[in-house]
Amino acid sequence: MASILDQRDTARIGASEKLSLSLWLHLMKCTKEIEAGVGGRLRRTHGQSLARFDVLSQLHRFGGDWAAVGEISGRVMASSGNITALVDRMVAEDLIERRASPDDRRSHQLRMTQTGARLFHEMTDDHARWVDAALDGIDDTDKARLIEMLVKVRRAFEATQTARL
Amino acid sequence: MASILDQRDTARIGASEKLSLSLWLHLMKCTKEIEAGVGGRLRRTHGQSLARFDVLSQLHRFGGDWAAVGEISGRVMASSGNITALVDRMVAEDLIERRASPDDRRSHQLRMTQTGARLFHEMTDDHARWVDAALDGIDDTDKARLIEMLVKVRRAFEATQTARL
DNA sequence: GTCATTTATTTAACATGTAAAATATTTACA
DNA sequence: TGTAAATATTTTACATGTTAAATAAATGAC
Repeated sequence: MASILDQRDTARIGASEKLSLSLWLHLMKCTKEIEAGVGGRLRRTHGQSLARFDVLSQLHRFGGDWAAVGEISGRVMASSGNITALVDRMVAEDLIERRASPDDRRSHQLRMTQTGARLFHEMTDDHARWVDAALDGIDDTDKARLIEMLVKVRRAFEATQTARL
Repeated sequence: MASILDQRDTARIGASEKLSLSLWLHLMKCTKEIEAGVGGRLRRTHGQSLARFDVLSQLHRFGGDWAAVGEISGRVMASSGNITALVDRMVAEDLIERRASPDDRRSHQLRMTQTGARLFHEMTDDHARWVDAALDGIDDTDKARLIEMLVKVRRAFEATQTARL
């Protein structure tokens, strides 16, 4: 999704739209490049995808307790649509375990296994290092300012989304 | 990939890594949310994915001429790995056409069909409008500043990547 | 208490992403 | 020329993302 539109394709649209489009393209390129870089290393080094790492991260927040599938899928990027398949594969690899919820018979719960926890801790350190290395060259002030603006963008976007409902 | 790590998971790592991690998470969340919003509308309205729109956009830059598969796959996010399958589906829907290159017998070439061009133009307008609407609430100064910083981040990242080779 | 609605998850069907190996052709060079 | 290396793309096999429909149980209104 690197470069959906280029300048000359935007001849018919207004200046505001051009600027927005440009911002969006830069956002995508930047994110996807870093994602590919970090994700690739995660895969090569630990044989896991970012999606799996994300699931483990969320489970980690529950500190060993069982967590409902919905609590995990809601916080993770992987659309809840196929969280089942992802979980299946992770269960097969003994990274997590699944059981029916004792409270709510509609619900299933997940928990990290020891193997999963061990792998997660290894990945966490590398992950943090790689991301930090990827952003080497940006000073802390700029990072903080960028974060601030990204939050603003996200809030603005969410406002336009809910406005339409 | 919404929220790989949260603050408390980062107890062991340094302040620099924390800030970098936070920036990366915000980058991802922001991008993925807008991507899902715009991509969803593109799919619902025109029945096409962002990947397909991207392919059409790149072909559009060749203005009706044939373009080598590699020239397109190199500019598009879709990993060249499966550009073949994507192209197959788009050919089947009569959005693009494919032929063997007359110059280089290893190479194949692509071109938009009339149907593809028509669809592309419809999508382009909507796409620009949606992105602009998504970023409504951010003023132009901030947009420009954000773009500048994203370019900086990308350059910094690319520098660390090539440095390792 | 029963029934329609909501909630939680799975299933199914398919599109797309990723990596590695396979194929074919061109290019460079000994 | 002949041959190794580089290039362009496809094939294969699988992981992941997306949507809609199906299933099951809990909830709330009556």
